[in-house]
Amino acid sequence: MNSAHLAPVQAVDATRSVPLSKVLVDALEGMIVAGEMRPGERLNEQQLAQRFGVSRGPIREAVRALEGAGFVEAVTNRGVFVRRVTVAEVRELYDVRAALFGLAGRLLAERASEATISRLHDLVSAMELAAAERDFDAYYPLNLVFHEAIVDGSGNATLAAQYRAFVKRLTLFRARSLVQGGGLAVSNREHREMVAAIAARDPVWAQEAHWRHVASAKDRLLKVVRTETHGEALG
Amino acid sequence: MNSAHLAPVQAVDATRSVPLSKVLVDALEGMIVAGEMRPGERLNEQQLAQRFGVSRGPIREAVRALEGAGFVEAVTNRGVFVRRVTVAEVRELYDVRAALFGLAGRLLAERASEATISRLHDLVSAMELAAAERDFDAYYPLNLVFHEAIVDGSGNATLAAQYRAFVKRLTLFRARSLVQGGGLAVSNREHREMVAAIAARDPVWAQEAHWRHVASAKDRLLKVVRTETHGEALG
DNA sequence: GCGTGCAAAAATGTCAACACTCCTTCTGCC
DNA sequence: GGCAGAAGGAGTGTTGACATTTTTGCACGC
Repeated sequence: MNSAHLAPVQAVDATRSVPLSKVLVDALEGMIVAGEMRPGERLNEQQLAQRFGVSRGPIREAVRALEGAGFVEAVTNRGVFVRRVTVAEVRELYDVRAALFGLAGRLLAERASEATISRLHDLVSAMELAAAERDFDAYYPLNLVFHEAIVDGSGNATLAAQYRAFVKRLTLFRARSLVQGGGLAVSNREHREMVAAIAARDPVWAQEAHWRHVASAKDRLLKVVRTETHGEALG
Repeated sequence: MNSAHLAPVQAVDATRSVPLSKVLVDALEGMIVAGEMRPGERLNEQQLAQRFGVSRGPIREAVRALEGAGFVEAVTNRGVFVRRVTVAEVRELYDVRAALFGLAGRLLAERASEATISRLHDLVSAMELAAAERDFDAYYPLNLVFHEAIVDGSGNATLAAQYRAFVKRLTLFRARSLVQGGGLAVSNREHREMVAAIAARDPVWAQEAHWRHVASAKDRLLKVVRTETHGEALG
């Protein structure tokens, strides 16, 4: 990485009872997701160790965890690099995400409580209001909460964890800013249908609606990317 | 772990160019999947280091990777333990696996080559023959190859990797031996339908057929487990 | 006999140093 | 002037040792 965009030696909290490697996983993941370290950039163990005020051991352990999560790629004797996510991989990630989100919708339709359904209703209404007023700053966090409520409400912790992992991996795609803000009206129509399917206790309809919601987000993103880059791979 | 079922100091291949931590990930994962280390058992770093003839550093790195993959669980200052997979988690894993496999079927129906379809046909025929003769030793590897061909043929490497990870995680469930060998005739009827849906180029049908195949395997396993254990959690 | 508390042993968390590999750069030769 | 090869530096791979925490075993007291 460039030492240019690095704060001047900010030691990580030395609070014991939580190992440094765990703290470092969050710290490094945060740096990557926030774009502080860009795709293709190398993670210099010595620099990172000095920056966080630790030795290389915990850094290496944290990096192994990040490797398994798909955030970085290790090359023997060369170092670890922030993964480059190509357009092809974005398509793959969205497809898997669609399948997972579809499952969440299906499970939710089978076992959602009335309170959950009413909460989802409220969130969609709030989002519609924000969208009508073009208030993106209000819309975005609501959208996030809405999706979190769905995967958490599915009652399948494994699914929720996997879904979150894939969403995070998608943030590695540098063109991610292109998609947000687009198609708010379309999104909300889809949100309405999703909640309707859940409220109707129709698992198949719910799965299909949730699946399509992600698929249409994929289509919107790919369409923008294609017109801007003519299909070439970018990281 | 008990030193009882450990071979007397078997050093890991010292071939460089591939880091010890990578080799150890495979070695440890193999030990866990093979049941050499049982759920709940602790992975003693010093013992493992001595056993493989390496220091604790690479062992710890490998363990971090296994933790992310869901094979072990680390407790601060206490050690890492082979994960216990409860019946509830098995249900979760199967549901996610069903979603992933359904996606594989859908993608395959959209883009499978004629050669792939004909290969799947042949595999199903071979499995039917093996099932008719009650030849489990022949059936099992064919079944494995069949499922591998489907996830690989989907053209989605991310999906294939995730699917394999979930299958491996399911092997942590100690009652796994209960399911195999059961319902061969049912399985083959499902296999036939899956291939038929792919050959018909019907993504929705294929997805549904592939989904149901996993769901029915889940039901068979849970039914056996429930009658044997009356629903209590087991690792 | 049983529970409490202390001490020793074991195991994990972390660090600093060494070994080897890869890349850069400089030098010498054609 | 350009290219091949060697020397140097930078960085990863690995190790052994130290510090702290947890566990275990035992003695003591109730």
